[in-house]
Amino acid sequence: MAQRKSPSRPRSAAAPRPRDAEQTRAEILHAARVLFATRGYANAGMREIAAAAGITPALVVRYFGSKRDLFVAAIESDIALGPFLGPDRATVGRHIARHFFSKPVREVDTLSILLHAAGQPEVCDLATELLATRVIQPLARWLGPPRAEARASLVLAIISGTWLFRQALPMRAFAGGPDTSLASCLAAQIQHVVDGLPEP
Amino acid sequence: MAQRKSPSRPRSAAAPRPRDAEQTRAEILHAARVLFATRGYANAGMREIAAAAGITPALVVRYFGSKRDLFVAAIESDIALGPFLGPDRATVGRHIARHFFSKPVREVDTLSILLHAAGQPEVCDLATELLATRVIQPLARWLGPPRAEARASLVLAIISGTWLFRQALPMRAFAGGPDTSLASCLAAQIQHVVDGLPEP
DNA sequence: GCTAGAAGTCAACAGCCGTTTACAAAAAAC
DNA sequence: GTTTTTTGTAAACGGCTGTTGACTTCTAGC
Repeated sequence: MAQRKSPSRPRSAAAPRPRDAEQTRAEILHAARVLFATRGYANAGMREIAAAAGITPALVVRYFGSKRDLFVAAIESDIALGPFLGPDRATVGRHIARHFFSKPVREVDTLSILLHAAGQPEVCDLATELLATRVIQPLARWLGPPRAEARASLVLAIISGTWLFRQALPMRAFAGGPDTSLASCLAAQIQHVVDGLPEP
Repeated sequence: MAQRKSPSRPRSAAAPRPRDAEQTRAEILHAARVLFATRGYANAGMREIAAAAGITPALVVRYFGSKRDLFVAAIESDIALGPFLGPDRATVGRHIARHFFSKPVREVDTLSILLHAAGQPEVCDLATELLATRVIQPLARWLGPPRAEARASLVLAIISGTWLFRQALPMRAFAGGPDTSLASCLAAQIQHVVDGLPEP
């Protein structure tokens, strides 16, 4: 019953983590992305991230320097809006809406990490810059005139508002799947912006 | 030069706050609303709120019990969407958009307080409940069929997404006034939902 | 086998947080 | 004029945070 502690090698139960720096670094990064995306920057503690990666908080700072630098590393992967920016403009609204409402509520993606940085003074400037250059600009280029940037901003606002009530401030009305009335309304709404709004 | 400290009444400089419980309570509440709306629940500290009200953190606790109770008191005032829910459905989109982009970026209103509670585990359930009962439900009733609740939710999502990039994650594209291209796009967008979306 | 260095743990630091307790002063009641 | 109640301050508490330095333990090179 009592755990035997042999003097030479105490690897009786719970094998003592093979020492692989590269994999450990990857596990820290994965844990950080999960927690930053689900709990937000402020509410994801270093101890919690370290525990999720199966190591010690001190090791997290040895690998990444500081919590802010860890956040920078966590958002450095690309935001995948490539699949939506294809040639089929007529159905892109439906595709985005389906993608959005198909995935589980607590999905881990870079967009969630960025939006969850709202109001955190240490990192929200990083998030805004990344959203502007990696989301708004390509989207505006794909949408084209008239008023490309305004329409791209509005698409992002619609998606982010939906994200807000689905992930961060979870409301029952937004919790459903891709076949709900809300999802189809979102699809029509995005499509309307993509098609070009009527002139005022 | 040295401050005289007369034994009977030391009110030489900086008159020692007249003791008015009602006004002090109101000042605490005002400071709390300002800071909850601008910095969010987590980033607005009790010491900061107390300093803004010109008193001591201990007094805040004596008046409101705890930080969470102070938050509850801060969101208890009504959310003013009455002005928009009049009979003129044809221009409501423009009115909401104008109202939204006319006010300064760091406006103090209950909607900002509620949205800034996103991701704060202690208070986000309060915010979601209030948004559901005080915003979505009346809005859905005003919009009417078809798909009233979905359309109301979408209006809130659009407005909140815009708020997100104007207040909490401030992006340059959303910082302008009511005459920008983005504002007119937002107006058209909201109007489109109010008018009723095309069936899928 | 021995040793240098990498990989990881441990305990502590300083700083902030919300909250509490003990106490001072002003106003009100008697 | 004295006592009691209200209004406010001062200082500390325990707990949490990101971060640090000293210390082990494993592994690779000779």
